[in-house]
Amino acid sequence: MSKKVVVGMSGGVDSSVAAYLLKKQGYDVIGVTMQIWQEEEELKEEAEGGCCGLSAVDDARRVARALDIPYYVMNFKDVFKNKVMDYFVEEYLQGRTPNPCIACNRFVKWESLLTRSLELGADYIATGHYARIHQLENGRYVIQNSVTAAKDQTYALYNLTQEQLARTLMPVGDYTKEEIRQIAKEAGLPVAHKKDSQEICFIPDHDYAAFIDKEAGERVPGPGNFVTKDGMVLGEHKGITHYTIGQRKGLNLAMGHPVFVTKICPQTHQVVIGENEDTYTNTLICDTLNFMGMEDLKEPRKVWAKIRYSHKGEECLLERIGEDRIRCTFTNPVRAVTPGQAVVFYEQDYVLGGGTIVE
RNA sequence: AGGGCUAUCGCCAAGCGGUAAGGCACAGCACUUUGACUGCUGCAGUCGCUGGUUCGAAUCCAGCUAGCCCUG
Repeated sequence: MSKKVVVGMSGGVDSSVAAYLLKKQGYDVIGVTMQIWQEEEELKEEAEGGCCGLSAVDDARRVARALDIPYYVMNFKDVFKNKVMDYFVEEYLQGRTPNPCIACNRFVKWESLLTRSLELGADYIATGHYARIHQLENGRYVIQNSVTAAKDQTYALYNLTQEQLARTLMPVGDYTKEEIRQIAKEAGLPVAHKKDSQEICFIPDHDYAAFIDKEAGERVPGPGNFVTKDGMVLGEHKGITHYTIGQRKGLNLAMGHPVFVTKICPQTHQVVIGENEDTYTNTLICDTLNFMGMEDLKEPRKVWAKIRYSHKGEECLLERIGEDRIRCTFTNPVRAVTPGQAVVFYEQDYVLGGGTIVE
């Protein structure tokens, strides 16, 4: 009997091709679309605009039909609300800058979908990510760069567990984006030209500050002062949830030259402003660690690290400084180390592990 | 209300008789499975006001107004 795999289908090209490839490889494929934040009605609304646009569910269903595989819509709204949306809001209230995609991957796309899929009798889940899963000689499973570095999505996947990785397939990681589109076209999948998704999915208008206001209401910190590192007041700001480290735009500060946010102080509601040079540092500390390629960090170790999605990466030395705490010392200064963001460690082209930046 | 100085885009600021630089801010677009950064594009029909001189004025002259400084 062939292995059963549940493919998370967004209706886009990548996950559609993933399903197609697995089916071709002989798997018993089931298509699933995760309902995460939209209402049923909204899910039905056009996703591409215009009267004849197709929704994610319609697209995914069409593909499933074309591939002749079973298809279901699963409701993950509760877990998405708890683990992604609430987390997102709480982090901002604390003056940090969260990365919701990482939380979504770990807790929704993997934890929840995998659990539900195993209950259905599946052996694996699969997604359309541009990354590969590889088992090292030491037995550890790692996320490895897609063959196309241009579309690398490993950073957002650093937080997956060994158990999750052992039961995950990422067939799209063996191809480039162009090849995937080509395959979709040749296979006659009805989604070959959809635009890539982007932005925070549950805040379609990009106004994340307004979203936080709506969700947190009274708890949102009010206006405070922009200050220099010496404490000189430069003006008033709209509240710390509107800013992040390294930010330039939206400060409304005409200093004659560009200035940037260098620090956010939740206690005093102050947002510290400085020069571009002031945004660079050599060290950071992270916690909430997840180990992937390495089982643990006993000795200091030199690795490659990324401090944000699409960061080119920088060489750094890892040192354990606590039970769940690592200090990274970079060979060259990195710009805008931001609490709340993830730092991901690499060796060669695979993920060793990572953590959440605390300072 | 004696004298002096200054008034150019939201902020700073070029301009010195020939038909409004630039920086910052701001906006839009691009980039992007997060927030940012970055890049590109746009952004004064007008130079405090009213007159005058001139072929031609933000640039010269007069008056007015406002702000700053000094002296009272």
